[in-house]
Amino acid sequence: MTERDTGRSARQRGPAAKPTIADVAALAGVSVSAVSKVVNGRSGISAPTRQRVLDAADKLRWSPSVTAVALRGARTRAIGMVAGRASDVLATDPHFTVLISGIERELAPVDYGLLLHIVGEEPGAEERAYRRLAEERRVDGVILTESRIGDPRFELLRQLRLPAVLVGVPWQSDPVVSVQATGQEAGVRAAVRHLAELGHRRVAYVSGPEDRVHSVFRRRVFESALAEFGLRPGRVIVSEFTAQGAVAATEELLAPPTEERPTAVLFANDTMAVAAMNAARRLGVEVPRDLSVIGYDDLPLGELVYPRLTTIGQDLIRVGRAAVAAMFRLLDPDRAVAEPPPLRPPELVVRESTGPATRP
Amino acid sequence: MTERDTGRSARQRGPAAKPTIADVAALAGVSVSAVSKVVNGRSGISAPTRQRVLDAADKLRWSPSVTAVALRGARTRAIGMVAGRASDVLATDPHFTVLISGIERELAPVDYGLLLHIVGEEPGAEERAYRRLAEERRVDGVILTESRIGDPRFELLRQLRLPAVLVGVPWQSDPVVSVQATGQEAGVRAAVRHLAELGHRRVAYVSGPEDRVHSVFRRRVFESALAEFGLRPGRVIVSEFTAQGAVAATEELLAPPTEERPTAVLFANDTMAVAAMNAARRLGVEVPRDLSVIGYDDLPLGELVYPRLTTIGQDLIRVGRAAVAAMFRLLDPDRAVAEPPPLRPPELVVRESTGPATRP
DNA sequence: GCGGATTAGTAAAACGATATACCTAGCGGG
DNA sequence: CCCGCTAGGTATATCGTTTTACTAATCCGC
Repeated sequence: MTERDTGRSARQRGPAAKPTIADVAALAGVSVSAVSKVVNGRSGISAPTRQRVLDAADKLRWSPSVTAVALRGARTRAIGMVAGRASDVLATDPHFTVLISGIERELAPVDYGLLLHIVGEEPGAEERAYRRLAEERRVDGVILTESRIGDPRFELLRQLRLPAVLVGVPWQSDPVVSVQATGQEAGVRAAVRHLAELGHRRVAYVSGPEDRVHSVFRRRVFESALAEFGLRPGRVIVSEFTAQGAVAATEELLAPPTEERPTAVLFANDTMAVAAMNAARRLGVEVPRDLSVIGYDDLPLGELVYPRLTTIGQDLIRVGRAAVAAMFRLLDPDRAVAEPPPLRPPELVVRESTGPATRP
Repeated sequence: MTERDTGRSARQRGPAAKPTIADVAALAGVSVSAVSKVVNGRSGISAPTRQRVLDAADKLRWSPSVTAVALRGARTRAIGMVAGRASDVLATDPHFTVLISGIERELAPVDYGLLLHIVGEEPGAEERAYRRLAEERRVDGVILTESRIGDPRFELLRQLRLPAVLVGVPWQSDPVVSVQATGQEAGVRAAVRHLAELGHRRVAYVSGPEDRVHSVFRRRVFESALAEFGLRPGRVIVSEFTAQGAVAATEELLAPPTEERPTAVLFANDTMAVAAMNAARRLGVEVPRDLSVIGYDDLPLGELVYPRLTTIGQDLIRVGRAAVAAMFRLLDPDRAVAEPPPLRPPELVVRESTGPATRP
């Protein structure tokens, strides 16, 4: 008796109401479970029936309710991202935004959403956010950035059984799927080489906070590259990822005695480098004549400033896209997702903020 | 028979499973419905019972499953935002990011999430995104930006019964709750006045696309302010909100004959203004000596460039927060949310990119 | 031509909450 | 003494899916 009334036809509800699986089943003249099997690709439905169901779904413009599916414990069609930074830092550094753009670019075509949680830096806030995300099944997985040394998030996420993809350099033992170009060291190494070739002998590095894995990683690369290209060990200043931090670091580096000033400085990101160029100019130090400056990230900002910024470029948009691809593979290992092209290692983009050393 | 087994106690499921309302009910020795009444503040539960339930919920660290509640048709504890821009534009202009930071600042403390959908500019993409959001009850409401002339989104959202808050200037008849400072015209007016006082006589305006309500609004203010301060009508160039657009506009404005060049230009946003300063410099025009430049938004970027940017500041963080406050009032008119302090009108922030006119 | 394995499909029980309808005890009024 | 009302609950249908268990029909080998 397939024509039996399902007891809940569309006309009994508001006209704007979304059609349900029952409506589709009624129209196709099959049971609700048959429809479910069809849309989930389960076996046990003949080709003609399958086609009838598909047609009916199409005609009613029906798609399964994400909420109901989520309640059942299956996919929520959303990916989470928790940023554990004060929100104003986020606003200043476009790094995140670019990454998010890349992520969205991959998410949008398949109708996935990005659930963003910006929590402050208070201890426990981040953990709470992940717990909620997991317990409430709001997302299928999370994308993390900026692995910290001894990062507790991975263990937490494992406990919560929340699939996670890390963007960037993982800590030695982080048990996590991570997305990054091979040859991460290429960028900083090329930068040091570039400076060495320009005749610079005193090169400094302004690093980010040293609890970040990538801060430490890049610093190490910096130090070994100096040695490799025959330069003396350079000064390293650890700073916050802020313009203020960069300004303070610059002032420290440019303080007398003049002959100990570095002639070139690498910064942990573009925002810092740009802020530093300004600070230098205010101190009467001209870039690149008196000081060469190199940033990291190759954000659009670098093209907008004067002099245009020489920087180490990584294709953050592509990194974001790769992260999503990795997430999808993690969520559904069977469905063969097209393997994305490998990420290109970071490379030096030479613009105007570096020039020949004018002092020994 | 309150001790009756609920048939689904915690120990029967995985140890990491979230407790359900049934677990709480069992622990408190009441029915499931009693717990529901307590957490939803309905009447019919005595004070001692209520306390027992609250204690039990606390002990089990239980909170209602958002998914289940959403399926029932109540709150989802998430706000949506659909950005109908190509994702790379989003990445370049931090305007959105700052706004989102403000929104999150208000959302995070009450455990609301922000569901971001960045869709391309193809026609219909945005509409589809809103439909999905509404049909699938993924969000309680949406925050919109950049009202367009004859904007179809508001009618759509009304049909979908999706509460909406608009950030910025609404079109005359847009039936929507909007958040903006009173006295929007103050910014551009102050900028023109500032330039007039510096002796500028030929002032140009580089506007954004004219389908945006705020583009047209600001342009009108610009034109009437010129008249008000005794200046001749100035050239207006309509451009995309991109660095490239700004560069092209600048080249057009600075083209010979030299004596017709404007001595000051206002831009629709900071990114454009900064790009323009660079373009001018490449043409041998020095800012502010030969050309004064004013931006709009007062993004952190303005402090980082040289010369530091004079701009029209609006507190986007606060605007974002106000939008969320308005949304909460819309969702729950009864619960008296503390009325936020009124938004301050945009005001001129004078830095280094404006100076006295050196040509008549 | 018959038993056992497939195939194609259905009915019904979850998932976790909320709301409606119902129940019971106690109390006051006529 | 009985009726009706209220306070304080409880049982159950519902939201829209997926999944498990089940049934009916067909096919295959012997």
